[in-house]
Amino acid sequence: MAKSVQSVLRAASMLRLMAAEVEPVTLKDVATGLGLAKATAHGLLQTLVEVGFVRQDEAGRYLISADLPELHSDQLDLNELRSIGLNWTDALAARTGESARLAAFRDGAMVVAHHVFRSRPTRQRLQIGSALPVHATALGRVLLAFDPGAARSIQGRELERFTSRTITDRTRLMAGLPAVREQGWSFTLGEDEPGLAAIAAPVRDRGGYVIAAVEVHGSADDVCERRDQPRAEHVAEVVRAARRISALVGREGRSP
Amino acid sequence: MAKSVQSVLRAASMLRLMAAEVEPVTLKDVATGLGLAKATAHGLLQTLVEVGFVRQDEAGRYLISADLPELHSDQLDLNELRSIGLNWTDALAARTGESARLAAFRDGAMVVAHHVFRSRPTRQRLQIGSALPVHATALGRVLLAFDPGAARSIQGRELERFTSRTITDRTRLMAGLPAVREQGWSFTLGEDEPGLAAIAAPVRDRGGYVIAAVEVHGSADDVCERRDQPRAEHVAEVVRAARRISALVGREGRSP
DNA sequence: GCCGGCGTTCGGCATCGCCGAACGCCGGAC
DNA sequence: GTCCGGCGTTCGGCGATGCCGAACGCCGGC
Repeated sequence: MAKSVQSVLRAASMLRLMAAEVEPVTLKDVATGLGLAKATAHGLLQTLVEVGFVRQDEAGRYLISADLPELHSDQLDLNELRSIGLNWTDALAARTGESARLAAFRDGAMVVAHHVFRSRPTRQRLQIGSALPVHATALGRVLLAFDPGAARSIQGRELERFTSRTITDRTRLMAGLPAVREQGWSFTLGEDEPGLAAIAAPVRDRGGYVIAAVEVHGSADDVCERRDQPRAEHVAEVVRAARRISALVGREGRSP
Repeated sequence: MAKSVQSVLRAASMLRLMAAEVEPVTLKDVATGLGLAKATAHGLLQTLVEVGFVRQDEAGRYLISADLPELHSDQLDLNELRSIGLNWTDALAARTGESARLAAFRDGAMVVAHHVFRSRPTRQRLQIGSALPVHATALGRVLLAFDPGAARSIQGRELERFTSRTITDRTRLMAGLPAVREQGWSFTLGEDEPGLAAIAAPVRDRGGYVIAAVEVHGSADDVCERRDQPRAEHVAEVVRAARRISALVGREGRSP
């Protein structure tokens, strides 16, 4: 296959990110959302402004100039996402011996697209199609770090406490996100269920837009190597599975 | 002003070129329309296919995937074009001592956006808003060379003869267009009016899309230095004016 | 059957995109 | 009122990416 033009992929992903938002987005939202330097995002955004696809409000934030239906219809539905990601999610579960999930942010909630569970006596049930709390899961941390819609979904809302370890203070929750962006994965322990540890990583489109997250989870004894630290080989497997799924996104020819 | 990203400008201009066509366009149309190598146009088009903005039919031609209203509304109307181009068109007339015109292809016809005429006893009248024949003018040659819509407008049509020098054979007309693309200007002599010579050059947007053409015209004695050859300094002035007008396109902030 | 034109691919080169650093502005905190 | 941190913007250096010439394979017309 011929090589794609990276700048155009990125510009399209910026449009997609902005199309997913009702409110104007900041330069920072776009840069962090696509994993780009501010200057890079700025250059691309200014070009999109110049060609009329995007405009900038008087506060310096960006919003899409016109409704581009193609950007909305282009969004993978959960079944497409599941079919793209199920092999690697299954493989991830097999290689780590833990349960695995693939989830995306849709219509104001994080929803499970695929779930592989292992024959372990932890409290498990098939969750495909279910919504999960973004503030109390590793998957949710990833989406909060990269998806401005996810971040907005918890604004002005009381964060529900599931365990004694659930972070319900928004400032404290947000304070951990730069580290997630930096290292490219997130880790939670006992926040949605006592004794449950999880590691998640972002799934991106060709332009860098985070369209989903994939994770493994299991009991703390299995997922952690030292207290409060995830096993390095599990982290590597999650990041690898996320990259593999990302590589498949946008590869199949889109149906007309 | 910050630098723009050339690839994104080009991609947007490709969309704009395709939005102006009802029929699918060929790779060649896009490449010649934007003045790019085939391989370059191919890479950008494949990326646009990948992000879903363009699709390719089974014959290998390209068409826009979805109606993007922004691309249509973005087209400069003739008044905007006139206000952008009038200073340089006036200056062109002054520097060459000839009449000058700025024209664009709109709704199936080439229309004059601005006209500066000199106090010469040739048959002149203000033509702003008038349609001109694309096959018999230097302006028209430019648009035929670069705008697939202009080329399509004369397909299946009898070309009107204005003088004994008017080219009415479409194959012969088209045969001269590669030279126009190569040298970046066109020249006609006595095709729309006896004894009238004209030199025209393309006005492009930042992505390379030809949105208009600018020309000087006058009697053959004044515009030609040798029989059937335009004066080199007039050619240079026209090309320069076209570049200057091009540089202004897309510079002013677009109104929301 | 042949040939020309088109879409596609490849690889080398240098231009352009990328991004770190710095700047200026602005709003919030004190 | 002042100070400071965060944001959008700009600049310039570097190397990665985009660009394009050349070549290829396919297909349709003669």
